[in-house]
Amino acid sequence: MRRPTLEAVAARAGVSRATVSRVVNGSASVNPEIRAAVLRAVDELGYVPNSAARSLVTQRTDAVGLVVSEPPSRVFSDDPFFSVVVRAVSQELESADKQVVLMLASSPAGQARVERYVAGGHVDGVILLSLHGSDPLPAALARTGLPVVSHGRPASTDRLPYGDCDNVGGARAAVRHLLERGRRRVATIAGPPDMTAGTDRLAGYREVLSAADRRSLAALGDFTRESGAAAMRRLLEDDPDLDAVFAATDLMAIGALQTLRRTGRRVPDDVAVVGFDDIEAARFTDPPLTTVRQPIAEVARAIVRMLLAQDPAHRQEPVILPTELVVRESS
Amino acid sequence: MRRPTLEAVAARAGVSRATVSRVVNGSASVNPEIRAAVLRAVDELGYVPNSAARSLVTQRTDAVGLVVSEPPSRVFSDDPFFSVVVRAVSQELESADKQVVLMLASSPAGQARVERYVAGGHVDGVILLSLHGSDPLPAALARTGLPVVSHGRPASTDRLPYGDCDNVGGARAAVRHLLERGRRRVATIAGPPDMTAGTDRLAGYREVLSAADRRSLAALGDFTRESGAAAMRRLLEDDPDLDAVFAATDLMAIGALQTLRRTGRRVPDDVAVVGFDDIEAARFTDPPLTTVRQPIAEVARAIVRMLLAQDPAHRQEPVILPTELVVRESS
DNA sequence: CTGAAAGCGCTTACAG
DNA sequence: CTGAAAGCGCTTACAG
Repeated sequence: MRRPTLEAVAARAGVSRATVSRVVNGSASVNPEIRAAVLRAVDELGYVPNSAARSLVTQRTDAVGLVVSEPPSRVFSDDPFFSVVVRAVSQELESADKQVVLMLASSPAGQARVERYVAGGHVDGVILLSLHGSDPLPAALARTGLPVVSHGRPASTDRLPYGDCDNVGGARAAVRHLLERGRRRVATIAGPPDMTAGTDRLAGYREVLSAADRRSLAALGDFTRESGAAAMRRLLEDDPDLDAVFAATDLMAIGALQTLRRTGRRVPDDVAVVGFDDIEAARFTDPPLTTVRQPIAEVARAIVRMLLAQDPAHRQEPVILPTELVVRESS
Repeated sequence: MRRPTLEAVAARAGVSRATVSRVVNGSASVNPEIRAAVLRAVDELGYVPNSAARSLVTQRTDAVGLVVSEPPSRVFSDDPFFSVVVRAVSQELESADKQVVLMLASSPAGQARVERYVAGGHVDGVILLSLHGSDPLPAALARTGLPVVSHGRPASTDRLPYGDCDNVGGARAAVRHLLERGRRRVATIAGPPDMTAGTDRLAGYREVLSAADRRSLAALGDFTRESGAAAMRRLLEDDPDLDAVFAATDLMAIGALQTLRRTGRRVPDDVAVVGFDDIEAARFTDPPLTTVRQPIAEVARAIVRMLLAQDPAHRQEPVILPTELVVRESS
């Protein structure tokens, strides 16, 4: 059951391979009758161009890699972040007639596989997602000479084009809001220290507090709900009188709400809570969550466009999209 | 920044392209000194074989497609099913030195893209996951002549090799258990009617009840927690006196627990609940969930082996793995 | 053990 | 507008 080749189509239609190629690739200059005959032969034979042969001559694959530096259990989890990015990236890429190849690379072995895959010419470009500080991929992929962009500011100083939201600004807005509402002891549940989304939001928090001459109180989480619940417990041990907490993600804020409820605190009466992301679930928590809305999908679409437009001639400036504070009942 | 070719490596090492190819592909019969010289050249140049060129001649890609017939929001959700399958399939495939290409295809457009991708020769075989009754992919992919297997029994009658757990038997065990505990009015929350995991579990439920001369009471869900909560509400409206429910997935059982709690029912005192899957969360519900353990990862590994071993000479028998009832406090 | 040569299935200047 | 021909970067019988 070997698949038919250009040659077979050409023979059937009684034309040369060059002509079949032109028809298949939509070249304008083909006699309408000949085109019709070729299309008929394509149809009858069920011809689909062999991508390997095409790539070999065009030096393109029309595929783009979306590489996520997280393990499956994190990517396929209740965190809607990945779903939103994958969906937005896919739509944008498909409308440009590119195939998306999703790869997870959270271990050195996985990273090596991705590097070989990319170096082997399987894709025309790469989108990096959820980069951690120590990730060797940006440097490794840069060596392939292919265009690479990152969703989220990379921790390393490589000048990798990227898109992100204004993490520092969003965190500032959240903390200012809490201070304006009269909160005096504002803690934070920070994200992983090896990710800029974690460190930038922590920086924004610290900045506003120190400008207001207040002390910081931080516990670390890993962006998951469970880690948020645990961090909240530690914060309450450190300072049982805290009256507000800013969590670096909604999921961690939801975990914090759980802990607060279990320790008998009322929200927002005793402790105000603000999250970050504005995931769908933020509207359905009890009470509904005040949060910093982050345009994840817009950033995704922007970096796809950066990737497709990449012109080695001039360096690409990062795209930073604004966030927006959404005030609900938890603060 | 064009990547180096075999030619360049050969020139640098002072040998023919054939020899470089042999070294790169690990052929035994190469003089150790020459091999060393070639490897040095490969290293110095950072040579990685061009996959398109290699595929063109070998007619292999060493890649396998994992095609999931669900939208991103479902695949990237709190349902651990996909994470478990992706992880198991990846491990098994990687240990056979194959690349996994994950593709979602939940719309006609997506299915068409997958079909073209596979027909274009990008993969050596395909694993189908979460097939729905009307899915055109099995038939379309069969036409490519490539090996195809399914995780889960396909609804259509195509003789597609597949692996699954014993859905009917698992459901039977769950319902028998409820009857043995003295439950008299056993309802069920069934899965989607266009998926065999839904219909087979419903069939097992019905079988046991009618053998015991009891009436069935079913409400449909779509495997998600939300749908389980809603289905439970409908069941209670239909029969406020039911004293047990078998849900076709743990997530739906968890949704049912919510509804039961909200309507003031005690579990298991008033209503016993049994799920299906034994996901991690089943141990942490309140009360811990009795459920039918399903070997999702084992099935995944089995079908990968079926795919890799596929010999067109003889039809492959399905692999059906047993389930196991895990009794906890909800029943 | 090694090399010269054919060929995988396409695209694309180049002629006509 | 169409075709003959070169060539993309590999692998693999076939000689030697």
